[in-house]
This record gives sequence, structure tokens and C-alpha cells, in this order.
Amino acid sequence: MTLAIAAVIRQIPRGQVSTYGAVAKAAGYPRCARHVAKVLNQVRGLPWQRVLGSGGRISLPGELGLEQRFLLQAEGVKFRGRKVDMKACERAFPKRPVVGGNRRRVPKK
DNA sequence: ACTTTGACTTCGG
DNA sequence: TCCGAAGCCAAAG
Repeated sequence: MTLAIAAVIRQIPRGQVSTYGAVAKAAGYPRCARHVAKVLNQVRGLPWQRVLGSGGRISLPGELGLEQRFLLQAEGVKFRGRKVDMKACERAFPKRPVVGGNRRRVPKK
């Protein structure tokens, strides 16, 4: 799964971005946004700067965040204040079947 | 087998 | 817009 996620991230082209949640979903693990973050830490050689928080927010704290912003702008990604212009730059991934079998919120009652 | 760890997400105030 | 809380889940230790 770590690999599946890494593979998805590698598919984000220059000038485009995606989000943790979207990447997780595209890899077949819709609720593992958090794991995506972890993968970005461990796996090297990934275009880490192209992965953002929901809504196009930069989630990296401090200086790394600034660098991310810088790199993205260098790739031609447009910013709207602190957020990326997702409408224009978000990468659309082909749909993928969910791996672990679809789990649904139990109506609980 | 159990606990911790994330660059998360959504919602409410 | 900015917190805080709660939900989430596989990987790593």
C-alpha cells in the first residue's frame, strides 16, 4: 500500500497538485490520508511538494512550507492567498477499486 | 498482540 | 480565519 500510494504520487505531473485524501483514494485506500503523509516522509524521490492538504492548503509547518510554496510556484501552480487554485491545478486520477473492501459508516442505529 | 505515529479531514464554535 | 475534538487507518516499533 505504501508503494501504491507512492506510485500515485509519482504520477502527478509538473504544474499540477493533489491532496492527501485524493491520493489515498486514488491508491485504493480512501481513508488513509494520514498514511500518505507518512509515505512522503519515508519514500524519497517523490514530488512531495505537489501534495497538499484539503482545499489546497499547505500543511507543512515553518520553512518547509515556504519552500513547498516556492517550488510549486516555480512549476507554474497558481496560488490564491495561502491556498492553491485547485480548480485549475488539481490532478484528476483515474478511478481505482478500493482495496480492502468498501467499508461504510455504520448507521449505528 | 499492543501502542504509537503521522505533512489528514470534517465539523462546530 | 483560527482552534479543538473526534474520527480515521496502515506502518513501524
